[in-house]
Amino acid sequence: MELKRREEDYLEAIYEISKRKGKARTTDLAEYLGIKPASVTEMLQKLAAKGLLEYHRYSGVVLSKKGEEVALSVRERHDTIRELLKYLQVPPDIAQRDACIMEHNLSPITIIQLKKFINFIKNCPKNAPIWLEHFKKYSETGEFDCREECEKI
Amino acid sequence: MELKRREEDYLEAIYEISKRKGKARTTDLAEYLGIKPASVTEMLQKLAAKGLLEYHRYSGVVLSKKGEEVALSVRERHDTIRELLKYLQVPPDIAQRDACIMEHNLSPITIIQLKKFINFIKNCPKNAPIWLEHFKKYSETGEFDCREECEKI
DNA sequence: ATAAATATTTTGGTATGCCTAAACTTGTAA
DNA sequence: TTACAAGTTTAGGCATACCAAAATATTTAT
Repeated sequence: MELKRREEDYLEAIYEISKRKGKARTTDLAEYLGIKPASVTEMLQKLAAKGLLEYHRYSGVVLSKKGEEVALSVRERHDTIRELLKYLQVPPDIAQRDACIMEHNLSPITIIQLKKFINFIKNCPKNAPIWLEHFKKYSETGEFDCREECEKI
Repeated sequence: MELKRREEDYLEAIYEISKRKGKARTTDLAEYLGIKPASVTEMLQKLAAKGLLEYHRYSGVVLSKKGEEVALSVRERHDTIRELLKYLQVPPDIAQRDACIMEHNLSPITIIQLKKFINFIKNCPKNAPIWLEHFKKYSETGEFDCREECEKI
């Protein structure tokens, strides 16, 4: 079953709220997603019909196994993107927001490449690669700080 | 006036088609966007009402100055993202597709950072930075190819 | 010039995802 | 324990963006 991006948003929100409160209630979700409770109820009923969560009127909701799997995979994509943006010196709050936008429809291949790039940075034998430092400086000042070293490499 | 992502898609499509044919016709757009002509007509009328293009029934459409400005700015964002993905070793066709998805809602700050990163790569004194070569190899083989050099830097 | 083919628009309908207002539950405090 | 406040759901509506089918306009071929 092919999930819509908004459905993924809800599942991710439910996951995050449940992590703290055990279950997610209509009002929590409405606040988290910046919409009205009535709209939340409607979507929860749809997601329940698809077997992605347990819904009983007037109680909160809890993700099903399937729903949780989806939520986790969305969150992983989200974190991947956010981490990339972090390395590209995007301020954390903006990286967070933009990761939300990108997390849904990117090709799995793109996500894999983003991950590889992150791992390349993190696991490089010299573990904070010098070129990343150089990029940070370039991003702030517009100046290349690596003239001599670059000649050598 | 705040434009919707779908409106931006149409303007971009019209721009691309006009570039080749002088103007964009309903059927061209329907094909380009993968939807039916009836839907195109509807949207063209909306965009005309917003002053983004010239619409006369049964002729094609041509972007207004304002419409062209929007199209160019969308295309620039698109190209920026596509270029980044290229450096991250995402295959060209997938980079193209995913740039279409991301081009709309990213924060201007994120776009600026992506551009800086691209310029950092392109304008580095040593103009194909060695670390990018190393990433390419890492992306293909999973192995770091830079052990000794990294020690030195 | 006119009929046939092609292109475009109009009309009426669908799904998504949101809203407000009203109705209904639930929990709590008097 | 009952009444009220807070939370939730239902009902009716709206905007977007699509579709199919029917109506209309344009182009092309004879």
